[in-house]
Amino acid sequence: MIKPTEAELEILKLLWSNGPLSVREVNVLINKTKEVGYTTTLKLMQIMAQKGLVIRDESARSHIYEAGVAQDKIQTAMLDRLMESAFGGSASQLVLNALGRGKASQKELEEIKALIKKLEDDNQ
Amino acid sequence: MIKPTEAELEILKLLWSNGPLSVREVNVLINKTKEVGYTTTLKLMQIMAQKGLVIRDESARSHIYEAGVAQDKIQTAMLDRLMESAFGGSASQLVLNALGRGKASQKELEEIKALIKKLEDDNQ
DNA sequence: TTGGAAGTACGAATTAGTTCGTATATAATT
DNA sequence: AATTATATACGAACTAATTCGTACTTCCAA
Repeated sequence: MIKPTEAELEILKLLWSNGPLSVREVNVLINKTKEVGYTTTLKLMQIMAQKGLVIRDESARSHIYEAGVAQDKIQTAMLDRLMESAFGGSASQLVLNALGRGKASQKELEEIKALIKKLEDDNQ
Repeated sequence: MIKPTEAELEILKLLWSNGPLSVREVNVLINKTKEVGYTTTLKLMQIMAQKGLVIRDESARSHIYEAGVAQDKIQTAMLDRLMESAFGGSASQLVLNALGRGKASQKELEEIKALIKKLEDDNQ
């Protein structure tokens, strides 16, 4: 699984939540948080297309890009990497750390409990 | 919180699990998995000392380094970063993803359930 | 007391990622 | 038709991280 760089991930997130976009559109969105030149965004997206991180539709003059990788695949890959590099491969260590500081609401805790129950049932 | 680079994290892990070490010792350990020159390791550890990632004891000719940051602090910081950059800041999304592929044993699931229960009780 | 082994210091090459300027093509406007 | 706006392509500068060579120092053994 390919690892997107920070800048690439930024663009993927925009494509995941907004659907296919032109370079111009992506650049405008990015510039809401930080100033980046148009050609910078263009170059990044060209590189991403080459890597297969995005898919490019060249039929119109203004090319349209969509995400070429599923969000949860990338999330899983990045999580795996972190789990390996910082948590010695232990999912529970990671989860305990993630939960261990009140960042999850009751509703979210319920979701997690439900998943655990499901995992346990499947294991029977 | 300072973010260690990949190479720096590698060294920190060795110091966390083996205690204070000389550059030579760290380099030997690293070379069990990949070939790296001695001065490369030295340079990295010098940089880390400057950043405060490790603490250097210069009293002997061969300097001794120990971790300057706690393992769980770094884990938390890296997890936060990933949560922000890839999971839109949602701890539960991250946890669901981490658990959602049988990498946690029943015993680990029990630990997680116990933590959730504790969190819920604290919230009362 | 000298030569080699083992250490630190540090400049600089290399690599990966990011950023942008410039050239060029195409479309739209006057 | 000429000018202006808006695209893409791409080389190259810049930055951060990694890697190593070389110079120099200190210690110890012959």
